[in-house]
Amino acid sequence: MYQPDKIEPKWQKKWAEDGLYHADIDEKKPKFYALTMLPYPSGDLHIGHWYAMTPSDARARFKRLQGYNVLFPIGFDAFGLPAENAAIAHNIHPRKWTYKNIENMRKQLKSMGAMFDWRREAVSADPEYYRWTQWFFIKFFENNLAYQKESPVDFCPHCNTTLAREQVHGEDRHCERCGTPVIKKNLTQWFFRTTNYADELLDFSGIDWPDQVQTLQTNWINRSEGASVIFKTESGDDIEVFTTRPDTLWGATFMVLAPEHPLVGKVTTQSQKEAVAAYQAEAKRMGDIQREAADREKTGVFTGGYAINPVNNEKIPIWIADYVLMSYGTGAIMAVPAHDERDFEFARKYNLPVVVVIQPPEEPTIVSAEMNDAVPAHGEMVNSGPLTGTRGDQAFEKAVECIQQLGVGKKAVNYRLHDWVISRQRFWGAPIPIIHCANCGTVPVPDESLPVELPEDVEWLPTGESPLKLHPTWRFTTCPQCGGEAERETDTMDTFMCSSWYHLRYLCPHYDKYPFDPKEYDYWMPVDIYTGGIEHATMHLLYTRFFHKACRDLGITRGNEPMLQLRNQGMVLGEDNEKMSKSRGNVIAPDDLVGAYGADTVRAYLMFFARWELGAPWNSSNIEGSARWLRKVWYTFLEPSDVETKADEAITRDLRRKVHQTLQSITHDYETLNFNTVISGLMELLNEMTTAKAQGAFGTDAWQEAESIYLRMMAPSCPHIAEELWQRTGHDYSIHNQPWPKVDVEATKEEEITLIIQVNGKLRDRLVVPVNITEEQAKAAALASENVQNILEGKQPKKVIYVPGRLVNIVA
RNA sequence: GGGGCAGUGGCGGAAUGGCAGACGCAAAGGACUUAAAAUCCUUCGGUAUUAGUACCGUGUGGGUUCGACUCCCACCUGCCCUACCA
Repeated sequence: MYQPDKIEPKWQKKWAEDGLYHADIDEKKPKFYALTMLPYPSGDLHIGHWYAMTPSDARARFKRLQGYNVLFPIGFDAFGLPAENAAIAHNIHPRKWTYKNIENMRKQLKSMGAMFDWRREAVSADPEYYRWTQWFFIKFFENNLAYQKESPVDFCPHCNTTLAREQVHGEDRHCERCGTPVIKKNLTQWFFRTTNYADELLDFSGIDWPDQVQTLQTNWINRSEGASVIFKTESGDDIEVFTTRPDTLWGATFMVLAPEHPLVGKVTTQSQKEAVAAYQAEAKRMGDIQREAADREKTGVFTGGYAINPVNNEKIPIWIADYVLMSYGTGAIMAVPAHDERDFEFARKYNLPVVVVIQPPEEPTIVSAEMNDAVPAHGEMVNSGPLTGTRGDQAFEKAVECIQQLGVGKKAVNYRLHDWVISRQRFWGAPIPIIHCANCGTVPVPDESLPVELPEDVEWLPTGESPLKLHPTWRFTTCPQCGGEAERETDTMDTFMCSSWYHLRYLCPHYDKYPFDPKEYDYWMPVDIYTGGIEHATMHLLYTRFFHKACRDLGITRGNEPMLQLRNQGMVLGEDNEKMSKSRGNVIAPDDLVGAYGADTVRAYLMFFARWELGAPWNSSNIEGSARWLRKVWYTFLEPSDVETKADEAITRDLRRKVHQTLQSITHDYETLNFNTVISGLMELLNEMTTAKAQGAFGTDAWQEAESIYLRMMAPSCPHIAEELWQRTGHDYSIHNQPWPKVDVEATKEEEITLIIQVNGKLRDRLVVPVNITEEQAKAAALASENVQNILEGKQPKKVIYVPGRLVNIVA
């Protein structure tokens, strides 16, 4: 009887004792670095982890059987907020909470039976790990890739921390963790110069990443080409704007500043002060709630100030409006109401002038007073001084030339991508290794003093401030340069910093001379396949690419990309077709499933029940099918047949054909990560084998071959039962060290084929014919078919199409 | 508003432009059993038909093609992402 609860722990123990999955440098073998996104140690492994990891494990195991030296490591992204929230709630040190969770999750991870090389486990909260996170920070700092700047940042008043832009969600701009609406706060923050690499990050050549991820990253970076133009104001200040349409400059009839723009105070006249201040206050309040909803009616207030349009010297009013965002471009725009919908809507509402500067030739002249929409985008330039008469496709360049000659602007590229804010006002993260000295300024902690360790004796005060700020001895130190009194930086690093390089730490988690052993790097990098959820497209996956490129330029890493191939799995939803969550009560616990069915069944079901990249809702009764399959494999292979063995040639030939055909398709399906058809292919082959067994094939050479190939095809997906059956059918330990079987192409060939006979594309007959039938014979046979004759009614066919080995289509 | 993904039986899903519904679940009937579990066999898209079989059928409407679930265009629905990006 198949008893997974007996065999699974047994083999897991044996594999661990033998170090079966230890991956060491072996120059004789081609390497394969298979990486799955490292989990956050929340305390409990959920079905989503299984869905991400076990098919990835199957793929890695498949590569191993194919003869690759496969590295498939695991670790924990162990810094972060939940630990700190637990600390505050239960008065327990985040380290204790985190490491207790890790211990539990290790046990759960081991129950998967995955081929993780546990010697290489890396935990980002270990001092021996974050010592190097700090080292990277210093390298970036020393090479002008890290800098400090006062900046308005999104701040969650509940979590009391700064959030990266992508951690702010939804229309109401709430914190991704606790849902509290975020506020803007001016703080001195540490930044990385990700925008230095914006253009390079748009280049995906040489990597095989899903189009969807490429699109998400491209949109996130949002490169736009245009011009920056300086507008002089009556108050004497210059206002810089970015525009993608410098050709419409002559149609700029007013300017709009974001309410937070630093020059608002300067340009506002005495009489407008009150109205402007009121609007700013309202924007600040709204901004946190619903200001950015695009379909809101536009609002704004005149500042009383005027600017000069630099190309035609027209005096144009300066307004403030919340549809202009401080976070994009320069926080100021030139408004061209005739040709921009947003500006048009605003101009009509506040009776601002609309000047048409684009007119398609051969169309009625556009009269601004009669316009209902901002149109058109392209045509011939009118009312545009020296540009008047210019064709639309030349206007951009000519306008840029013009503003350059006037010295009021130049061509410019703008990105939505911002520099990465990496500082967090929290305790449970890698401390930023900087010392602030009154004499020497910001001084990096010397290498020999790393890591800057987090203190153990900490306490959380209700103010929500980081305990590092309040710690009596940790914060105050001496300057490494002048020896004078100095203070440590109390901010810690964004955890995305830790996860930007963990694939390097896996190479040698205990190496103490460098973040990684160069020998290991040379052998294993780059990552050959990276698997994980798509939700990291604009965060982790962008950061890790930036990190790698920055390190490349510092001579630390090589090559342009860290991960050659990326594949994303879908999501397992609850049985109610909703996202799994504790509050909905639709959570499926993998531990329970393993207890009821065994890991192999859970693995098989997760691979079988949906296309991996799409995911699907969980179904409790469908898993019975996978359980039944494994039971059936068990007794089909082990229980002797009650039919006498007879090596009938037709039977063994059919069996071998099916075996090698299946091997062919399953090899392809593993390669392309079509796990569902891997399992269905195995089920189908088992059905064939059952038939063959009933016909007396059990015990024949062909049967032995089928068995041996079957188990090896099954081994990546269901490693325990495959190992057990491999042993019980008399093979040597371990199946996971066997070579992937070779397809016998001769055996896959059919002797007879079913020829499809169509008339006008409709199926009319099926003819079983020899595989080597000639075109003439096939056509003749088709025309001779009774069904065909009945339809043709004696008429001559217009045309007969023959697809060798497949069909004949008669066009009547 | 923009972008992406998806739409095939009661359900999850198969199908290099060439037999639609593989494989599995559920359901129904039967075998085995004192009974249950497990296992095995049969049926299982719709309509018509005693039957062979015929017709219809992959969200909707067009197109390309000898032939379309598959390619192209438009639309509808659902989900996800994004959102005044100057």
